[in-house]
Amino acid sequence: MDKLSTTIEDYLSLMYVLERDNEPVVGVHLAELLGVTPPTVTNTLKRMSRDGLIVMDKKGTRLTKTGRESARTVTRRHMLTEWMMARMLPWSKLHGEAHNLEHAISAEVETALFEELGHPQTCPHGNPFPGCEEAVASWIPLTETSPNQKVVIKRIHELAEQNSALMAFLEGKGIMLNAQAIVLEILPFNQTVTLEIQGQAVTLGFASARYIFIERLG
Amino acid sequence: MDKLSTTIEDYLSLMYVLERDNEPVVGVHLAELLGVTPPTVTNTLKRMSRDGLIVMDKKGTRLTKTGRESARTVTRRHMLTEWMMARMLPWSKLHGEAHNLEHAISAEVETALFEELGHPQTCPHGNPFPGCEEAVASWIPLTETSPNQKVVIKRIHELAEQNSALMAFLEGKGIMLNAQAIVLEILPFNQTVTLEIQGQAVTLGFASARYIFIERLG
DNA sequence: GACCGTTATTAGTATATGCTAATTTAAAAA
DNA sequence: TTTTTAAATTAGCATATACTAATAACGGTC
Repeated sequence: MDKLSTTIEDYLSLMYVLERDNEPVVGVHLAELLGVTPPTVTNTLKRMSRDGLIVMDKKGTRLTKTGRESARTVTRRHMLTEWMMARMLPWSKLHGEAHNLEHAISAEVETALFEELGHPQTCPHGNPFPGCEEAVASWIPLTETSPNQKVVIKRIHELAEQNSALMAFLEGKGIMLNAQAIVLEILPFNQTVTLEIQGQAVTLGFASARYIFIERLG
Repeated sequence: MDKLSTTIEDYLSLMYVLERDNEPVVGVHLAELLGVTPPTVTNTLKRMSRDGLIVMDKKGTRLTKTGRESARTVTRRHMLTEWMMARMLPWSKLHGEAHNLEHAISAEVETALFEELGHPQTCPHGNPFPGCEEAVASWIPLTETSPNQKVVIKRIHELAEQNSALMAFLEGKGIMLNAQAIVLEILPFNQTVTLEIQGQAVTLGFASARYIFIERLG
């Protein structure tokens, strides 16, 4: 099979994350996340269907075996590229840069990186490499903790990673992997969670907090 | 100005090398080197002309100031990417991989790499970074040496780099940067140069030898 | 069952990139 | 100068990707 285009690879890796999390694949949703219009999505999904990467029927839109295989490859390359850049760029910028580079990583470079990096199980944001989902299974979203809970930040979900303004904000506040924090209050009616981190109070909307996973401490 | 496509960047960096070496820009020649047909080249050059990257007139086809600026950037990113990969890949494969990755390197990564690598003046094949041409000016092509001359390999020209079969051959024979060799014979009528390198005789055609630059020893 | 809001799809258009076949232009040789 | 060869271009076509505007389908609610 021919090399997939960056467009197709973007669709694949997004659908891979959605499926992994048991989220339905909704066209409008894809359109938003990919920054294109819905008709473009229809169009592209048709081509992907034609090419055997996905199936579209009454049960919804899903990756085929082939499609999932390609999606896992792109995802791996994305994560390896993030690690490759981790030495030289600020954490909040890794995703964006890797997003451009991932499509140009060959099988050979992928293998070399995987070795050089010592077989990582997660990306620099704590998201699991395909096949390593158990490694992150015990971490829970910030929205599901309780006040006074001491926590350690373990993971920023892929869907939040894409939001570079949010990532820069989190980095600025010290909300990065393995940082410790205390949950001060959770206000469901207000859709906010407030943390104390680095001696400072930070309030996050549920929309963001849902994508921040933690481990309980003590 | 919008981000240039990888296609355009490929044309630019090739034209940059040709101009640097005072080679005329000939469409058919571009077509061969880029692996496309001549009509495609005509077509693409027209768009580049429209977009102010090149000028085409009786005096030939040349880069504009803008075009040259972009070309230098692509070239720098290519070379930095080669160095980035140099730790993990065989020397003869650096060019090919970097050729894919170079288009996805941002200004920020470019700067970070340049710092991290300690401001290199040449790529891993000895070709000069844009602006560092003097650093390689004294090296001469293998075709212009004489028998019994002791030499040090200093540079494999960009146009040879693209030939991956040749690069693998050179690497296999030990014809790599800073390797020492002795010129055994030069047969212009036969268009060959024979070297002794690593105790072994290797015969190169002029077509290849022209692109291998050396420094005289002793 | 009719209506509303969301989602999906069609229709029509545009651009970049590439191809083949045919033609034109220009350069070199006779 | 005419002929021959090489290089460039035109014409016509195809595909992937994207857009806007308009329409259809679907999922619930009243």
